Amino acid sequence: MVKAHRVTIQDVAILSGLSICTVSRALRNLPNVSEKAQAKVADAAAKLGYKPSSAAARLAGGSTRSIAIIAPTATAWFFAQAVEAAEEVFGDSGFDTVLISLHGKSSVKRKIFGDLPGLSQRVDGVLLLNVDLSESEVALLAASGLAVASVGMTSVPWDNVGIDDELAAWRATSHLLGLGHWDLAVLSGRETQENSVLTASDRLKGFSRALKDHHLTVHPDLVINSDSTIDGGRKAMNELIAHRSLPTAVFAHCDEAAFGALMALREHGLSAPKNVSVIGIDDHPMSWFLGLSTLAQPVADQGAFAANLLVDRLQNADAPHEPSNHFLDTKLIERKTTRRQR
Amino acid sequence: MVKAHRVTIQDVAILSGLSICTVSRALRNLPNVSEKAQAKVADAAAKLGYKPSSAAARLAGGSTRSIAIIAPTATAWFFAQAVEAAEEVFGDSGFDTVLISLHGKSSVKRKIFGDLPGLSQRVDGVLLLNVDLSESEVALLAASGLAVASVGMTSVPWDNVGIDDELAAWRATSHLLGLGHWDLAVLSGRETQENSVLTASDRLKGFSRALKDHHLTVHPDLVINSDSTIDGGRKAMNELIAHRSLPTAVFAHCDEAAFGALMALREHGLSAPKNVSVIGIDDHPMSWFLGLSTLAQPVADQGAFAANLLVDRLQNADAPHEPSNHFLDTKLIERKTTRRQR
DNA sequence: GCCAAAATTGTAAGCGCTTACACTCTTCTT
DNA sequence: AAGAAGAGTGTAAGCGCTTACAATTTTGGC
Repeated sequence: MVKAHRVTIQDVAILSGLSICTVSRALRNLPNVSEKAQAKVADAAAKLGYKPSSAAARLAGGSTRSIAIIAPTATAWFFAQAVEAAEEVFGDSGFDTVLISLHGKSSVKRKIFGDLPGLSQRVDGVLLLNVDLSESEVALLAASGLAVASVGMTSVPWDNVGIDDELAAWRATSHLLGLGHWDLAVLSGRETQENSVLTASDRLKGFSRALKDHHLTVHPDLVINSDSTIDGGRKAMNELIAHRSLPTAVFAHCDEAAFGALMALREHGLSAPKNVSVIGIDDHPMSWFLGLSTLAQPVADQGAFAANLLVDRLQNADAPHEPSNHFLDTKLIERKTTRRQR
Repeated sequence: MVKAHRVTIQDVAILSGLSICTVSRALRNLPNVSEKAQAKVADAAAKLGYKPSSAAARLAGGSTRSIAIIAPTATAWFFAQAVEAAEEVFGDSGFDTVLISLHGKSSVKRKIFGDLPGLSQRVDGVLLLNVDLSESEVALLAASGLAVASVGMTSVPWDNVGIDDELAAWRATSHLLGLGHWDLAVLSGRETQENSVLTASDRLKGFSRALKDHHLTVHPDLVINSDSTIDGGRKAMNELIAHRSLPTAVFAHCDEAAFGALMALREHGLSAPKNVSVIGIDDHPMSWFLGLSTLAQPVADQGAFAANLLVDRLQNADAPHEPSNHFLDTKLIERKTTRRQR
């Protein structure tokens, strides 16, 4: 059996009758290559089925053609969606996706930020999903030479896409208010939770603003901290039920917490919207199933959008660039857990 | 500002007073290195904070220190779990995880198998999650030189871990039978679905065998094809309801299909277990919420186990190795959607 | 103690690519 | 029509590592 000789840039050079250097430039669409040469190279490369070696390219100072996605976890619905969408964009653009889950452990984050040069040696760019970064970490990343983009982060010196969390919360709350409810509780995100601090506090802000707009004030007893999980929502709702008379409506900071709330109600022989109206944010696929009213956010779109931004950035690395922040739209989906308060 | 010179193996060699070659061997724990040298190298490397360049290592014929995970999709609950668990194992062993989602598109698979050398240039190994492979694809992969392991596949010439699908289905069905049901329907997995053909057909086999064990026969009208999604289960259940009188119990090939079945029932003013007993397989987190009886399978464990097998294989590449197939245990979880038939 | 065999270490040649720089042609200027 | 400027191409020096193979040191048998 003949040893399968890898097709190298050299083979392409010989077949096309040009030098390795010219081939290299032609392949990367660099300037100063005549159209004739370009065509010959493209031809030869196609004929040989040439694929550049990313390792060699990287070693010589080129790109790795891979991008890291860093997420607090890969299992949560939101992240799984965003990761998949981003991965598709990267794949279509010829980038490999390196998945890095923080697994809720700060140790992983420390390891990454403790060796940013190591990371930048393996990938060209980083897509951050809702990662809570300290100021110094932001600075380190920005200075690392890596292209960066993110989803759901704010005040970062790179491209970001997300939803307007405050607005979303405001809308969800206003929906409740518009239905005639004035005794509202909120299942607010925990700051320590995997979702970024900002998301949680922005949503709480939106809730408060909506109340204020209706000349209502936020009663501290009706602000319950809740993890962004079913069980978190359940505990929070149980707490609410145990400690005082039920409000007429509850705004959960995310659908999964809302599910938990629904469950807690059921365990107490109560239900939505009969006893309490419940609304969440996300439009988790289960929400449809459960008839949960919610503010839908386009999750896959956020991942894909941010991924595209990052790819653009990588492909036009020399072009000047101002970090931009994009808000995608949220949409009220009225289902069966909210109704008019008589 | 001083140009940050990358710490190379050369620096370590100089500091330790040894040759580059010895350092390289010491770093990789190869034989023929004296303990003294080993210690000196370790010392110097630590002192300099040396991190090998994976690109250079790869180029020179070493390993890439990364592993690809190939999954039909990254969003489904099962895959997200398995991916996360495997990623953690890889990360702890110093491997990067390259995520490749097929997005349900055969084009991606074709691209990968059309350029296996390209893949093996970027990763040392591949972890396959429930990927439906043709015989020739299996052969290609096996011959690629890549280390391979998989989850949920059978008859493959590499390590595999999964559950005994037939047994799981048998158990779920037997539970229904044991409750006194004898008029059973099954929401069977589609062969075209993202889950591997084998999983679907094994589960159907388990269902049939359980019936046979009770001297019952499978009525074709009561075998409904269903996608492994909520909506798939819903459609299948609707079909069942539309076409004939309800059986007393339904075995859904996975929890998500069972959710859909529950939903369809509700839409017809019916419910489980009042009108029909329903059981699934998986123990999706929502199952607890919905009180769905199910056969729990350890998803994260499967991913982690297979990942460990793969890492072992990579770390003892020279050791002889027989492909092994591991079945993890499933467990009946009786909740509220199944009850004794009077 | 002496010599071969075994253990350890060093030398040097790449791996496939990028890039600074040198070189050869074309085009314009004036 | 001569020279400058520029476009296109080629030469060669690495990038940081692995790995034959050669050189050296150690070990052990007699």
